[in-house]
Amino acid sequence: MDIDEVLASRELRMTRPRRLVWDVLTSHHTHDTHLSAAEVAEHVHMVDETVNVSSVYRALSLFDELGLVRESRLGDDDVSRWEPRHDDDTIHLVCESCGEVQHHHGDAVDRLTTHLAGHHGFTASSVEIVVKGTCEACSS
Amino acid sequence: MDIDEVLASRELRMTRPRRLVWDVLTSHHTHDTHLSAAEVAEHVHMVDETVNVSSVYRALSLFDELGLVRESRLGDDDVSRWEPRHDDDTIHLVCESCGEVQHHHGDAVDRLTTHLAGHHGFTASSVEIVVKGTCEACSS
DNA sequence: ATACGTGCAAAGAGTTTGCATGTAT
DNA sequence: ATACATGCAAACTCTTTGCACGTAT
Repeated sequence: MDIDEVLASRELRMTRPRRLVWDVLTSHHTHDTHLSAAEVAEHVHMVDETVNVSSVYRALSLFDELGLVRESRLGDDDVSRWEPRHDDDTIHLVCESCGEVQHHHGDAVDRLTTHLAGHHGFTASSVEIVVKGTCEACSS
Repeated sequence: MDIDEVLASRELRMTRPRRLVWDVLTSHHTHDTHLSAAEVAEHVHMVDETVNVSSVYRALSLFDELGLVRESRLGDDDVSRWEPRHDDDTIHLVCESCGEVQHHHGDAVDRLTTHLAGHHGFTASSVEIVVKGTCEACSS
């Protein structure tokens, strides 16, 4: 189900600001980066300067409610950063030296949620893991 | 080494705002809760109304630099919450039903950092894990 | 005595909102 | 046609900062 269908199924409208915000998030230029709302707006403005920042915020927040994007706080700034949501939740590895953010796919999340459910009666609905440190390239 | 010694060892001064902020964080009333700066200020004001909010922020931020406290973003608000730092980093389990925050001590963090170091050359300096879901009490 | 820390008020950043206008359905 | 969404500007929240005064050492 693509975004048009998701919106249509909820009787929400596909508008130019929403389309442009989605395009930015999923484009190969910005893919695998984690953009702040301001950065998304910047990219959107390359295509259409008339789109207002508040519409960018509203689109991101809508996409979040629809489960289409994931919001994370990485880095030392307290700025939300956004990425299209993938099927498997991943761990963010933030290199404090070069600033790069890697995705780590592993069984850590599954193991943790299983353990919490089994031993502590805690039913996890979301897990957010941010590891800060030094990436391989920066250590050598 | 208590807080007076930590401050003294860095030639920092123990002042009334700093003492009151620390007392709030470590008091048994507020212990195991995760207070926002505003809430810390509220508690401080019960004892001394003249302490300014900016001094609360400055104290929290100083304690953070000194490694005395841990800052986390829990909940849906984007507000920093503070707790005295324990020796072992713990996982935060946030119940979306009752709002309670539990600490989970386990080997998940160690296992993860070991795995990342061994298989991905990523040297972790800090790990932040927030699990949202439903606690045992709220599931039954 | 002298830095260091504070209170105060103002600024700053990021985000949200009220309202009239525009537009996707 | 008619809700829904937008642009705009203003408001809001949380946090930081400049400065003169206070105070722990």
